[in-house]
Amino acid sequence: MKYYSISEAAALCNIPETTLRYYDKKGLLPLIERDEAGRRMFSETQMALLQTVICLKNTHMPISSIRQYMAWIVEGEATLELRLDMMRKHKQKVLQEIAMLTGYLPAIDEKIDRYLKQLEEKTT
Amino acid sequence: MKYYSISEAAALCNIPETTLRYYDKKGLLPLIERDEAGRRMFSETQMALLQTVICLKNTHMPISSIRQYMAWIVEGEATLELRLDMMRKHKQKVLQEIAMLTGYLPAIDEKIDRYLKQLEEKTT
DNA sequence: TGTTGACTTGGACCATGGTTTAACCTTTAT
DNA sequence: ATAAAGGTTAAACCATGGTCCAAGTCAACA
Repeated sequence: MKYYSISEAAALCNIPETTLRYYDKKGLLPLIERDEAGRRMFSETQMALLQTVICLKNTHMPISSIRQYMAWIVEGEATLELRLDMMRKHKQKVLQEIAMLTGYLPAIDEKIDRYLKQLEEKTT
Repeated sequence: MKYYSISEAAALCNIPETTLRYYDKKGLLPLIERDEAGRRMFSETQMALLQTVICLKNTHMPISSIRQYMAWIVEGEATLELRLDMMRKHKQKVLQEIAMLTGYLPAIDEKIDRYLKQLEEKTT
């Protein structure tokens, strides 16, 4: 089984090493293995979990919730419903955020169009 | 011309008064008028500008950039191109954000589906 | 007249999400 | 043996976006 060092993991995920250590400290990377020298070893499984962390972080889930989610994963089957519920709620949040951003696009376009017109008038 | 007090403005925009004062302090509400007692008076024009501030803030433009944009508005015609450029870039940012969030939806759906299946298996 | 309610201020405080620092520990290559 | 490369830690520091507090002003009403 291949293991990645923290620098390899960081490079693969395109994220600073310091951030990975910070996530570990915050409990976002449970069950992370260490070698004899105490260095973090990222297994393929860990890399997959890390991808999940990054997905949740990029979709603006707070660190504290990501920690809770990862803790539930470690707990196993008993927390399936909790995780399902959390993901469903999170999906709704993401959809709402997309809707909000999309909803503002016309207002932004309006300003762009107005400035274009005004610039045109200025030069004519 | 109708003027709104800070509490009315706050209520209309559904935003705390403290945040409005904070925005003013940060230079996001230029040209705001005051009555004899020093109280802020929001004209219809100010309310429209405030809507713009809220639009930009909700679409994640940093306070410092919003301040720059508002300062350009005050400067007038000479800054039309700068404002146009800023809005175009901002629109691209918003589109990218929408794309990123949308791009993560399948990963979230996958988790939801997986949990649903696992729960089904558990009860069968 | 006094007190109530809405407003003002500067500055302290807070939460979030990292980033930096300083001192230290292992391998490995020279 | 020693230095460079890559890793460790706790704790301090930072930026962002507010939020809260104490002390004061002002207008109106009992």
